[in-house]
Amino acid sequence: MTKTLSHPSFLASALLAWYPRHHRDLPWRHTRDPYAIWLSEVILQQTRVAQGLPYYETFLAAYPTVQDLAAAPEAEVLRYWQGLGYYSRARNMHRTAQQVVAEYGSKFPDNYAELLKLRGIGPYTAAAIASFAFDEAVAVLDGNVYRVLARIFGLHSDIAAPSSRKEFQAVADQHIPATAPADFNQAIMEFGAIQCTPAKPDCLFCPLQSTCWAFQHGQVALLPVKSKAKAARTRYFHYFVLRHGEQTYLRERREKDIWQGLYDFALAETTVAELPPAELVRHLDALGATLDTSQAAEPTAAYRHVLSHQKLEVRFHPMTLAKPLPEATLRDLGLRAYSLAEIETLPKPVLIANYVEQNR
DNA sequence: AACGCGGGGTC
DNA sequence: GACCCAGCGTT
Repeated sequence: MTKTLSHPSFLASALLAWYPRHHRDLPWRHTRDPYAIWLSEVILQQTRVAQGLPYYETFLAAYPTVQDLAAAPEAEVLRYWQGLGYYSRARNMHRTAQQVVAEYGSKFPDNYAELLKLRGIGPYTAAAIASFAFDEAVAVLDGNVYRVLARIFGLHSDIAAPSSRKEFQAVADQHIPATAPADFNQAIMEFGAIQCTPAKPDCLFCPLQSTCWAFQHGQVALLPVKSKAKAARTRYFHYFVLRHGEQTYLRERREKDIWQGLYDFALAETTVAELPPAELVRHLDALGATLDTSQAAEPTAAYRHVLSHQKLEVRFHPMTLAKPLPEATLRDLGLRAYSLAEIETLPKPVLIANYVEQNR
């Protein structure tokens, strides 16, 4: 036996032995194409494998290369992303694809430092692409890694605090082997996702049981330490679903708010649940809407739509117009009349997509 | 350093 | 309900 100068990390040894026997067979683990790996990593930011997997397949089929993505219209890219949430991920990918084509000759940067410069690629994604596609020995740090390291080494720093990053990154860097950085990164995340789970981790059959600080000290359920997010605020939305003939009016959301780049209806937001009749009249007046008064305009019951940071209580007011909205309204509010077939192709929040689906 | 940004699954 | 998820950009 050759005696090495530095002993392989007990953590790396255990994870690299565990990984081949337990990992899931996922499509992005069969490619070295940095574009495909990039797509998978962006989809999986804050998103579970089960939710992201079908999007990965569909997106890659629609845009097989970075050139295909760069050449696509943004609304179409967002339409493929519809339902995944955090839509800035898709907008940033689109812009970065165009930058890679224009400034990098369509060839993806091949190292951590250069990847980190790209929009939408932060420390986690840069490390993932650099290791998986180019075998660079830079340790990924995501929610799973935080959890595994906190338990194994008994790290009590608040993982929600940005200042904790350096501490955890240093530990990860200390254990990633230069000989198998990609496998180590895959293994530690997969281990966190399957074995060392947030609730009810499988400690009984854990290969690291004897060396795990949290297990040895009976503190598995107490780690990692994570401060609570602040409570979600409640917002009240009143959508005017204005229809004229076979056309319905929608607009692109351009303001700095949720669902940027997606389409919805004319919107009034209130600070209380109900929209008073006088307010309704005022809004319709501002829209220049001439109603077909033979059509009753009863709002729907409230839809509750829960985001991680907002609770939406939404009512739809379907109305039939006697004549089209004035040009000035369309210009000022960005509204446009669309057929049902066109609406289907627009990127929409899940809430809007569900409403359209149920009312056509 | 704090905040804003989706949606779905699990318990 | 509460919690979590293969984070990032802005302020």
